[in-house]
Amino acid sequence: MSEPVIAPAPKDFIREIVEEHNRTGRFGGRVRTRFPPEPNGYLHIGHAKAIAIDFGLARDYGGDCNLRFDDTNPVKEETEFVDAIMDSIRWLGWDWGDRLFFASDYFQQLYEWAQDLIRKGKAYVCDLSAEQVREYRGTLTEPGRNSPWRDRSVEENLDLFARMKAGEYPDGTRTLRAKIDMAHPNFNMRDPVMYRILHAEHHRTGGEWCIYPMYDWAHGQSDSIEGVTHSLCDLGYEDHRPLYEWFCNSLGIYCPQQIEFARLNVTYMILSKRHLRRMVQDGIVRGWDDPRMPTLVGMQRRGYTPAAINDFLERVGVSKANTTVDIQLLEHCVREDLNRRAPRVMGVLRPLKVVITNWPAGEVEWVEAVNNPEDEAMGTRRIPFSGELYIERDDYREDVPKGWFRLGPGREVRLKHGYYIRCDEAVRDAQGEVIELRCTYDPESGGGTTPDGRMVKGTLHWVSASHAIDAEVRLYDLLFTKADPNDVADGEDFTANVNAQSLTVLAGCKVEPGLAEAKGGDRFQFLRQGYFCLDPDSQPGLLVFNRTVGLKDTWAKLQKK
RNA sequence: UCGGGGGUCGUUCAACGGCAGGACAGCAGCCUUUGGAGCUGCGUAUCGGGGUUCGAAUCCCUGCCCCCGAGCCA
Repeated sequence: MSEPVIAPAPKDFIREIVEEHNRTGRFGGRVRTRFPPEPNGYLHIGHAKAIAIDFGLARDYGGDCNLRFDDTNPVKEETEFVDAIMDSIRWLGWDWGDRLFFASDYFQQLYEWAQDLIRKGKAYVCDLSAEQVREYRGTLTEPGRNSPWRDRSVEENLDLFARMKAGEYPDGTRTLRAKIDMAHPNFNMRDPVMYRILHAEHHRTGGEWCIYPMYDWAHGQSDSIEGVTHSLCDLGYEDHRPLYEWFCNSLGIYCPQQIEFARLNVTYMILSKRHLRRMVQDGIVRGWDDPRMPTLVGMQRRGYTPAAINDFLERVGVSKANTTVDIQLLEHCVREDLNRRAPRVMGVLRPLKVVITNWPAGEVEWVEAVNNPEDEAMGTRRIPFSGELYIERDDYREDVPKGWFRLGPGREVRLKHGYYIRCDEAVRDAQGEVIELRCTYDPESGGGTTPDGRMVKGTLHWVSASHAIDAEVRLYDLLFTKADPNDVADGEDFTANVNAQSLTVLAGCKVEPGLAEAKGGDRFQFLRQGYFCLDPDSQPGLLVFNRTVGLKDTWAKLQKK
């Protein structure tokens, strides 16, 4: 697979099963998986887990993984989503080669197979309304009743089914159903609907069809056609496995092995396409790629890397237990990755001017600064030091509490990569607000120390006033819900539980001149403040602050509430 | 109530009849030319009750708890 290189995943229960199959020769040692998204939204980190499992398994066992869009419900699906999904999978580092498929490619085959089932007396056209079907289905404890249309002749069924396809009937008036067992304890086996009538434009087949296959009637057969060996899906499909197998076996076609695993849940994170779509539709966020969104495109804009996400997924592991992972694990992975690879730069969010009174007038010294103290290979950069600088407003206090090592009246600090400065005087405006600090520097403190071995405990970041570029910094908090994401209900209550408003724009920030040459999407670590990402879609100088990753204790505080 | 699936530190994943371990979180300390980093240290977790066994998280019986399932969604 393409970079980043992802190490083989540790053994999990799925791999045990695959190895057992390899030992017994069930699939002749072959492994073929598939990732089958419905193109009705953007991918989020929950999908990334399925992707890592599907593609990772194939890679580690010398097989391959197909990308197949499960596009059997035209009213929800769009080409925009198809493209976005492919982009996100590639971004994560996976490659499906030339094995791109669509369930809609199989509509004709599925139709013919349905006719086979009718001829075998295993499917029938049912005239019951949706409501009636529900009534006939029975309940958890009571068996269902047979549809009055269950025993039509093969000829009549074939004829009616052909007319359904021909568009002779309105939506919802008839269905094709599998004839299984209305008393089966598993609802999926109580004569499930195979086709519904839907006069709708499909994003790929247009108006060619007016009957569309249901998930159960399409999925297993699609897997079978593609020669999939292991069809991995989430726990929600456990009850569907008997039907999956019933269809393949009734058709007499090759039957893959369906294996279910637990989907990913993360504390505070909304991982439901239905809810995320609503966030977008209602304008609560700016789009699927809003940095607050838990979508992969959103995380990409936040500055999360594929490597960090894949690392997270690997640490989460795979099991059948229904669990919720602490969001702090994700953020640890992102922080660890970014700390290693993000170049450091300096910038001040709320500038306070510093004038160095003994600095030679008009002189500029270009000092050398390491880009990443943990990785020499990242090199150095030259940054301008001059007689007028900006420091962080928070780095100066009149009342210096115990343990305060930063600037205060008469205090001396080190400027990162620069010199020691001592604060001589604070200039105030009419309101008494400090607007400027007048300081003196020690010319002998260039290397960060002085010949007399004087110790300063504080080190501040800064930028040269005349060289700094203006930046707008946007502070985003990850979209989160205070409620258990699984309890988030539909309706008004939902948005009330979401912190979607947490976008803060800080104008007038000053950053190092070198940032102007950076490309959108580049990640930086601002000293002390955390991680920033140049917004790929905006003008240079616009920075997205990855607040939850930069501020480690955000979630910890939340948890204490 | 019927069917399916789960139950191991706070969280998550291991251990597959042989000393219950890792990661994250947390706590304590150290360190630092800012890194919310790093280093060091800290652990009474096998749902309960029986049974088999020299030995059980693991096998058997039994009870309890949790999740999913009654779309012409996927």
